[in-house]
Amino acid sequence: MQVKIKDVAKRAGVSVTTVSRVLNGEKYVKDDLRAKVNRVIEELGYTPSQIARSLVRKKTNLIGVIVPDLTSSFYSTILSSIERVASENEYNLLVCNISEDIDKELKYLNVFQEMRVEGIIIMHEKINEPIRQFIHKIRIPVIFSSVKPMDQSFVSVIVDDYKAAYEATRYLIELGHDAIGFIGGDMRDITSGQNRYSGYRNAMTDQGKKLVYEHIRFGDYKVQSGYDQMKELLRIDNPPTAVFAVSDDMAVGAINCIRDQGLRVPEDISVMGFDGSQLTELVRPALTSMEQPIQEMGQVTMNVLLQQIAGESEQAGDVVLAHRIAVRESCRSIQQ
Amino acid sequence: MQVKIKDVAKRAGVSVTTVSRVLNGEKYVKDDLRAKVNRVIEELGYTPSQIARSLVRKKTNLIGVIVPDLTSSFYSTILSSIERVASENEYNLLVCNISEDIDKELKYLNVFQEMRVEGIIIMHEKINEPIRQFIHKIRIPVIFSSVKPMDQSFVSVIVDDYKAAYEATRYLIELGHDAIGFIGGDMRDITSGQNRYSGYRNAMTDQGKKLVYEHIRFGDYKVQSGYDQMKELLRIDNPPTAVFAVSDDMAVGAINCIRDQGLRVPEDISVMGFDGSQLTELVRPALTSMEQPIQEMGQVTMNVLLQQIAGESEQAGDVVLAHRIAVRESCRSIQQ
DNA sequence: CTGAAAGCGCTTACAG
DNA sequence: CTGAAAGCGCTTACAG
Repeated sequence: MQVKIKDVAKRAGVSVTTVSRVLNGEKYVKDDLRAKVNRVIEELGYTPSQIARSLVRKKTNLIGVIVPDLTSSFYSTILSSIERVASENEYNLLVCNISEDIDKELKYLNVFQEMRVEGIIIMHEKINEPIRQFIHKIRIPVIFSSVKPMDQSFVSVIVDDYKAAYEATRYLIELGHDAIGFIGGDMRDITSGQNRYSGYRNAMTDQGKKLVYEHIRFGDYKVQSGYDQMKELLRIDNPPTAVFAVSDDMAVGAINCIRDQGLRVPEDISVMGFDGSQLTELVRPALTSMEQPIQEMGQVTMNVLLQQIAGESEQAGDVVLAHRIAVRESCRSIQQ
Repeated sequence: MQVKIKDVAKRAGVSVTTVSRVLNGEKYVKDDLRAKVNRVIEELGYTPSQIARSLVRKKTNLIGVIVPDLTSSFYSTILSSIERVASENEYNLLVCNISEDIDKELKYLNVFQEMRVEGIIIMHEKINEPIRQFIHKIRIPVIFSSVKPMDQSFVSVIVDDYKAAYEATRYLIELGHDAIGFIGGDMRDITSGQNRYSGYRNAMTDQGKKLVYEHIRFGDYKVQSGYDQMKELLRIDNPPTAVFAVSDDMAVGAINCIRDQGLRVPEDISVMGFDGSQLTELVRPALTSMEQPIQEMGQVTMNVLLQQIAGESEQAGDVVLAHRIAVRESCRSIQQ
């Protein structure tokens, strides 16, 4: 049996109330009693139960986090920032990985509720109707990080994806490219699907560039799909001289495909990514990318959530963070 | 206020015992009562408190996991497997990231104990004396994954690092290389430091190869250190024709360095990695690597821990998993 | 400064 | 099949 507060009290010859007081560092405990209690705690190797404490205090210090893919460098970097801020504030993370499995998500949200987590972070925008309703019903603060789900009433910490994609495309145009291929994401995703696609389209047409049907393709953000989609782009008669992929992973896949076909990056084709993940500096040529402030994103997410938990600011709308182009080696200027 | 079991009982006109019974799917509840209780639960949106339940059942369904670096693809892949097995068994993960901060580790172990987790997984071998004692004292099953700490009494799920490094080196020798550089890890680490180094040394001397002082360097497993150490190797008069780095990250760093110096891989220098992380297939040339079964490692770790929790097998020694060489493009055979 | 008692929200013998 | 009561291990008014 675990030793409990009662055992400590008995051995120290005081009441459990007193033991509880020294445990919680309250004053109004005479020094000699405090010393004795501490000695007994040490002797018995007593550790208070957070479970019991949570029950009476109605405070668990738990945050539930739902990650779409733990093995992704993008999400695990955000998670790592979240963890840092959480631990600085004495919060612990209950981490769930839902790999595309939307049923698992609902199950986990239920678990989170049963565990009485104080807040929930979701890095996933594919929410279905039951999940949407669940989030509305639940009285625990929920915040989305790096994604923006369909329901406008949910709060997200994101970059302006439309603007970021617009600027990325314009950057390629300014480099002299006319035919710019696009490897998009899932069009059901607002953030990384629709908004980035619109940004690309509008940048093209605003600068008087032709949108070419064959130059526009969609993947699933992962390396392999970047590779596959690039293969299709290379198959057409006049392939683009530059390609903008809406994730660094897809951009790396595209680069690999181009090189496996005997072409060079950026000499033959320029490639631009999106995200600013660790990969950008690992690959050769190093990847030019429209970067999200990944670390900051995790940090801000956790801070906003903390405020919501404290009941301070009812965070009206989304928090929009700054994006920026990180120029590396994968895009080059074209002579007119 | 959260609705509680008492509210449900009152509204349904039954005792809390009965509500508890339908909640836990016990039989011996008349169908009409069960139906009524379920209806009220639905109406009131009642969710049972895991906290209260844990307190009385003395079972939290919580596993504590300590990860040295969440952003590392190696650890996050293991974590992802652990999560899958855990969730299949109704366990939830409390995840802590200790970035080199050994004090944070002790603090977290304490939190785990207070949270009454049922088991602890550690992916980190740099344990100091207080931590060592803590683990011995605590009456919660602890298991190490992918690492082997100094204390032989702790159980680990690992590969045979000595043998793996031996075979990796022998592979390069069989390819015809005489001068094989080595980029090792931290020599205070048994698994990835000492054992891999011994494997390299013995493979070299067993095959009659000369150990060259200048060919042996040590990094910290990360990309940048692979880059830096490779730079040193290239600085000497007769640089090695092949390099074995004890992590894929360092191998990638080495490749980048070699290429940034205007040399080619594998034409000028062959590079072999260790781990079998996702990176191996992302980079060009794709990285030949001594692979650990990363996914299986997480899975086995969780399964063994689950058995320990169930009190079934007292897992005597370590669990040693099979390694294998995955040949890709970064090593080539040398003409004698 | 200290302690007896109630209560947090459940489950589990025990009795019927 | 059902319910009253005790108890899980703490904290927190309340009284002294």
